Amino acid sequence: MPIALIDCNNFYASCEQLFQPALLGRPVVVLSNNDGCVVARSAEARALGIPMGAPWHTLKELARRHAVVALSSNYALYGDLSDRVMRILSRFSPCQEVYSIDECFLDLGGAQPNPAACGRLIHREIRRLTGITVGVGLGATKTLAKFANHCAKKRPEFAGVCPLFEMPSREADRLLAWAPVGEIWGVGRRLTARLEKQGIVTALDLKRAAPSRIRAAFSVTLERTVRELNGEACLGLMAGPGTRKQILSSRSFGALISALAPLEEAVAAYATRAGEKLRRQQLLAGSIGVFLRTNPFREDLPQNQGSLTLPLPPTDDTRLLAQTALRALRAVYRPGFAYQKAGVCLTDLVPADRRQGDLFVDAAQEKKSRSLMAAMDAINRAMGSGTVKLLAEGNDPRRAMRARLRSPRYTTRLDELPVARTEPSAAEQRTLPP
DNA sequence: TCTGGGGTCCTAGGACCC
DNA sequence: TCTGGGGTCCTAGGACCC
Repeated sequence: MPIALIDCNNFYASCEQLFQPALLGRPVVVLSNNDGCVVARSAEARALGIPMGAPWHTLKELARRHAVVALSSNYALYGDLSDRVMRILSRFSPCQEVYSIDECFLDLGGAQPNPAACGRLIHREIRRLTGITVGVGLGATKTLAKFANHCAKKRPEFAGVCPLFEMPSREADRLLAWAPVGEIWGVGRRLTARLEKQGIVTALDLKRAAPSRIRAAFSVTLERTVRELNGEACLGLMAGPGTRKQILSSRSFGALISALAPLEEAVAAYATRAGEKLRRQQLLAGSIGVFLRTNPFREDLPQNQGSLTLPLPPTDDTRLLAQTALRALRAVYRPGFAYQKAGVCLTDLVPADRRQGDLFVDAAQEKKSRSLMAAMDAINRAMGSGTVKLLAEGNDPRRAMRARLRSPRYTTRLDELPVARTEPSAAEQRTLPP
């Protein structure tokens, strides 16, 4: 009863190359918000040694020498292509957990008589229908499926599909002995260092460690990882999106901000965005937190950070969210610091239809609030986000995100559709998605 | 000049209760 | 000299993920 982990290769970079075939075969990187860090690389960019997460400004020289193409991230495009991929994958199993924008787990037990053949079919069909290449890992548990996916991508003999679950255990152990322990899902940088000190260096070492010892020396989380590596399922598949526990909206500013007034505008804007997310998911927030901090990389400047969480009557009204967020901000703000980032975090979320009744809430007011929010959301959906907004948000251009290198939103905006020339090239015809 | 944004889970320790 | 035992809840911080 294997679990499959399907993961798109170089997803953001692949999406860009799909619509700009001229980028195929070239080093391409996609940058985070504000064009700050590298968050995706084409195979060619990876081959140049550009690390994931590297600050873009430290790579400019290298990029110039090798004609690296840098693009701002285009989440409208990636999100839409992700939806297409996930929809196709859902046809292969009734049990799908969409784990992130570019990967999902499928339970291939039961429904699929031959999971390995199914994995190969998935690999072919996703490429045929979307132009995106995926890696497929098949393992007895989620952790093993993740590991199999890693093998599928890194080891050419698998050609993108690694059926770890049906391999003889000696062969599977050989693969585990080849992989450093840090490649295992759930083992990050810190744990790797601590594990290595105890002589646990490869994934196989971790598999063979005694769960009780791992639990005592580390945590139950890592103990579960050990058990999963031995084929004991500890992590279930979570079909459906699950209920959020927090909603966060934050941004680094385009320039450092010291005065309270522009910070207030930023926080009001973040509260607005958080409120929109909240209503889209039909939730109410029971508390709201605000944090702000200076730039930790600027060792020449005095550092400060603060945060405060305030309770709310469960609400999704942007006006109340913003007012409360501003109260919190004023309590934590300290003059004399150059702030670089602020954010708003909604917690104690409850489903909107399961709210505890409140004797002292004015029902008429609440109805008006709901209508107002629904109208704002409808206008902003139809006419562009920010068409109606709170006066408190202001209009400070320093807050605008840097995204100078964004490609068109080819698939989600009528005015940005890719336009076929009279004679589309064969390459373009091949790569255009359905 | 320039270093992302959005999440989850677990643990330790303090406050508080009887 | 000497200061219990058992429990819950909350928060901050650390670790991880993409």
